[in-house]
Amino acid sequence: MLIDWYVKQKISLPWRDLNPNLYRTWISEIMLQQSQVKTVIPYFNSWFKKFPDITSLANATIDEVLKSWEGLGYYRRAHYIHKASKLIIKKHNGKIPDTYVELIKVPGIGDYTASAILGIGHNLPFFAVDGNFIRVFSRVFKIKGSKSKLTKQIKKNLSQRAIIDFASFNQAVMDLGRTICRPIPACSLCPISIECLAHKHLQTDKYPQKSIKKNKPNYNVVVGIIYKKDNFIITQRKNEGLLGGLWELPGGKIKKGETRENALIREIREELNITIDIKKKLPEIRHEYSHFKVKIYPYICSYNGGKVALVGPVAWGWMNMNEVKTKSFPKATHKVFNLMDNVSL
DNA sequence: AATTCGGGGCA
DNA sequence: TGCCCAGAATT
Repeated sequence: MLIDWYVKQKISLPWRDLNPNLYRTWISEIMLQQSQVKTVIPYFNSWFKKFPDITSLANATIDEVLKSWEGLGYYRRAHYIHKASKLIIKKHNGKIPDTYVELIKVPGIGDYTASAILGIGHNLPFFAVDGNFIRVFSRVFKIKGSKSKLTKQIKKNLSQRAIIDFASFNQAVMDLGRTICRPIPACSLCPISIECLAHKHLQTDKYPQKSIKKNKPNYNVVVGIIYKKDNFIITQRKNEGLLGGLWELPGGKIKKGETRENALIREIREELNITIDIKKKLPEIRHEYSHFKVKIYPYICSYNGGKVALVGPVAWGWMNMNEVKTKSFPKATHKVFNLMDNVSL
């Protein structure tokens, strides 16, 4: 029933039907971590023009890898994928491991991705329990609990089933979760509604149990577009942490009781050890990250004096708007750049 | 077990 | 606007 439904409705996906190989499976699974299919498709397709195989990926610089990842988010994944490619070349002769024990050691590969590579890529008896699995089977089995508990329970319950084609089963559940067993489900279209306990008891809205979410703090940030002639200053973030390795405009949080202008002058002095003159205020930008929000106040400035000495950023440089496409920037910085089209000093 | 990691699709 | 996405690593 589920497999029949899957075969019938199965849609074409780039990692699904075009020369499937383990490199493609691996890249797709990393990109798809917390990113929707529709979002990933263009990134996946252009990825292989730059990095057609693991060797080309391992030989690339992290800046090139980040450029291909720009806009996809969770940039840690790009760092891991790059590290992993080097590890696979060195330790595994360029061949992606085919055991759970080895896969789980690869940077960026956790229980889900290891299971997906084995269960989908190798058609071995592994359940790739992702968000779709959790939603579908927390309803089918009518079970509650933490994500790790649900994962264990789902694997245990499913292990008693006679499944032949794990590759199809795993993808079938994901398709079902994505198209029918959505947060608000379309049970009338569901091929397995007859065996779904939550549906039977009219309680699909209670499963999976919603987690309590914290509200996001709001930060006020100033950034400077600091010109000297036609070029302005950009800085690079350290590889670890938020937006690791990306470039941005220098600036920082406004302190309590501080004016925006003073905050910007202070931040630029602290970060770059230079002095600036503030020339023009640009419209405020709002941006939302996974765990906080920011209001960004951009200012056109001019370089006044001082020799750059970095505290915080790991690199800096002068650039003009035409060179923006040569480096990777967070979405919020691109929003500021978009304001610049009609601005001249 | 909880937190930290982006950005966007979709109702 | 809120929810959630083919989660992993760290705390």
